[in-house]
Amino acid sequence: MENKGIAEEEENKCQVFSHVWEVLGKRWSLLILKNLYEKETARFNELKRSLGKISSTVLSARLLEMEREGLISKRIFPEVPPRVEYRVTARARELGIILNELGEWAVRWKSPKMASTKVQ
Amino acid sequence: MENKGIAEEEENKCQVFSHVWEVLGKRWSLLILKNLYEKETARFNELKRSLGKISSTVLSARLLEMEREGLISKRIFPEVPPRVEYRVTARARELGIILNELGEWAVRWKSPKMASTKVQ
DNA sequence: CCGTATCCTAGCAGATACTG
DNA sequence: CAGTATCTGCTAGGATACGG
Repeated sequence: MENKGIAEEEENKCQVFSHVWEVLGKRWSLLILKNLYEKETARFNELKRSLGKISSTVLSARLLEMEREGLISKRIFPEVPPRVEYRVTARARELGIILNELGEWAVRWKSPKMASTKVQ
Repeated sequence: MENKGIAEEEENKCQVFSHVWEVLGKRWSLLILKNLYEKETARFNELKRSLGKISSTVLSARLLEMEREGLISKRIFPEVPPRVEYRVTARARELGIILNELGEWAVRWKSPKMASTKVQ
């Protein structure tokens, strides 16, 4: 492991992070993860049903993106009719802990909703 | 404080969280926060310059959204030419700690980038 | 300097239809 | 069942111009 400058490492952290963020920030991503956290393992249409009104197209896209980010793993059973099982990875489970902290932070402050603008 | 069911509280946490998330997930939001964390206080065009190629329109919108979320506070000095200073609130500083954890999580795993699909 | 008002465009969500 | 292919509408974001 080379000796990187701290600034460079900070820069790197930011880049890598915003990369994942772009996926997580998209519509449905978090809801999909939430479902998988709870269910431990789920199939495509099962997921689709429990998500309400998401389309196959979008669900498929989100799953692929998150798989590429190493958040979801996929297991194909070569049967007829086809069976595919999705689950969260260890990486995603670690993320879940932090997301939970985020959730607690969010309610702890409960959006003040008042303007904080001050005129001097 | 009433006695809420845990499920209800969980539901609430999720709602409040996704609310903030909608703001944070938008383009530029995190970068703006990052700049303010470092600078402690910044003016509009100063911010605009250091962000690269953001437009006034968008910067203005992001700042307003985050102000409404209680993440940013604004101070107007009634001078000519006008001076306005932005800074992060205590709420945002707490958030910063968690975001930092997120950053560390992101590099710790460094997107594997390989397909995790397994055929059984 | 600090923004708002307009207009324009790309990209994404969603609907529908169809395959292995 | 588990997806792709294709099309459409919408809206976030960017460029530009202007006003307090």
